[in-house]
Amino acid sequence: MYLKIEETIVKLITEAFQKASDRDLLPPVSLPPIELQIPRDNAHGDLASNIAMKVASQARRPPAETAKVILSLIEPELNQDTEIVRIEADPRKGFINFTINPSTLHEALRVILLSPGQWGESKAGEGKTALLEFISANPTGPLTVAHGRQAAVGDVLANLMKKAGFQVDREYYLNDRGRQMKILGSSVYLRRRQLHGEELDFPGEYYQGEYIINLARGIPDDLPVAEGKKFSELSEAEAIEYCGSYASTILLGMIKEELRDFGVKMDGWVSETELVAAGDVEKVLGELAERGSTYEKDDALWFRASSYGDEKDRVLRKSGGDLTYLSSDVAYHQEKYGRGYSAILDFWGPDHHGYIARLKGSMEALGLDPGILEIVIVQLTTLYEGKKKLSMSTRQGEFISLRQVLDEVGKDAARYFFVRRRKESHLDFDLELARSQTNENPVYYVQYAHARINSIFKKYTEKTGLDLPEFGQVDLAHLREPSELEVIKKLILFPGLIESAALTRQPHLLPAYLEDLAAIFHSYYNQHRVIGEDPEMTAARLALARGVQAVIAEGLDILGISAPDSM
RNA sequence: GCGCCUGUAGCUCAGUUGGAUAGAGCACCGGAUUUCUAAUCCGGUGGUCGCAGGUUCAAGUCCUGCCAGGCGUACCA
Repeated sequence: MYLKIEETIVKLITEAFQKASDRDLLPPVSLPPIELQIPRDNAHGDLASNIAMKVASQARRPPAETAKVILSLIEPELNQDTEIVRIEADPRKGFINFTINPSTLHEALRVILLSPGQWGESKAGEGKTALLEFISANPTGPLTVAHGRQAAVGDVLANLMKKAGFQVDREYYLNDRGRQMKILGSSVYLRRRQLHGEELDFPGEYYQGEYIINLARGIPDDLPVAEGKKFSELSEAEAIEYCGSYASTILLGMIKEELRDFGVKMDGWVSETELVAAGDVEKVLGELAERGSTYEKDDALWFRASSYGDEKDRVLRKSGGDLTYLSSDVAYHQEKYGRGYSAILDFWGPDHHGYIARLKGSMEALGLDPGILEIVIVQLTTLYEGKKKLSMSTRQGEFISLRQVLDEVGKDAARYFFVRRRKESHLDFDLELARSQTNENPVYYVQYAHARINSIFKKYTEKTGLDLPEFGQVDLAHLREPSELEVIKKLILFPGLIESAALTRQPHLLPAYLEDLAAIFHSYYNQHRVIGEDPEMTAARLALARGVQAVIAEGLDILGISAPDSM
């Protein structure tokens, strides 16, 4: 809807410049692309153009003067039936300001009312596919708060991209082999022996958390393991391996349960073990070698990462023969490329940023377009309880898990707080605030607007004994109050906001928008009564409220948060 | 040392492709409910946009240098 108005304005301006030069009012100019902006101060109209400043030197006169000429050529064409009803020229800087016809706004609102829940959809990503890989935590312990934020950012971005027309898949990469898994097995094994009364040192590099002891408790001596053998009959090496796979299976189950409670649904799970077993890793190492991107040094196999923008070369196969994490990651990402996605997004913590160059470099070395692979770095979260900073030392094993946060504040508040700030910003997450049912809590502020509107509807049907009107058929022309038009203008911005949040990978724009919209509505609510004497006016205002409710519901749905009917 | 991120009100943070007088919430002060939910609203106090240059008609936004904080700089992931 906004786009159509913008086209109209661009056309009016372009024609005006043509006329101006035809009539010798201005010298001929070659117009740069005409950009429209929404003025911060609504005394400046609904849309503004800075074109007079852009062409100042070409037109050889001050911007304000050019603006005046353009104004005089456009103004006569405006009337109550055009999309634009008013145009002004700013005498100081030279902006040209346009005011939209209320009937244009009413028609936009009607579109929302006719297909609620779909207003935010756009075609920006039409025909494009995207794969978002996030969390991908080793199944060696509970998910952390850092994973929680990555999950929320990744999941919401996936929803946003879907709204913007992309076909989206979510995936979890399971790093279920290698060194970390060995350490997990050993940690559980050692704890188990300690439980059996042995006095043993527990090395610092082992997993320290309490959960390891609980896992160890779950393995009795007579537990039947492979081929009729009992656990107590295994050799030490077999026992450690068994402990590892036993623990990771349980931990993976916990992770899956946690994701479900957090409202994240993965479309795929890719196992590193299976990737290696299928020979994908050896195959990609062969390809890199063929392309001359690897070499042997000190008994290890190296990738020439420094030829692709990394600061140094990287090891693919250690001198002992073990593969590094990088090799399977290269294979995995090559496999992702093979699936033909237009965009491949990985969500990582800031501690992995040094890894970007080598991974993108490896794709380039394989002849793939590194531009398709986007690494999204999501900054860390510090938990607070009011003013008190909570300890999150992983080494001590006393970090706060995502599970604890979920139990404390619930899914809605947790997701909301995780995406509320720019992903580049370090996040301070105050549990006390997220838990509080007060006006300080922005989640409730937005949800309350939704519930409040529902309450108006309920009141209306109770009071009048009538059903709600057919919103798409209501005469909206009664909505003429500035605050009513303000609400509609905000609703109109929604699809563009979704599109921009999706394309710039900035999910935090959505909560900010919803808080704005809720504020505009709460203010309107306190200023005007929806249910009044005049049935037509009441119907129009109910329709306006319905429009707000539909957009808030759609926005909350994208955030993966409930839209309560009452609070 | 080098690389990435950050630096905006007392606190937590927004700030669109560079645009008009830098915004919000919290905190603090003062108000609003015989009527649709006060988890709301209205008003007020509060700023060298880290510092210094540069580009531009116009810089919180772009460029350069510096300062401060976080993270990284493994044959760990």
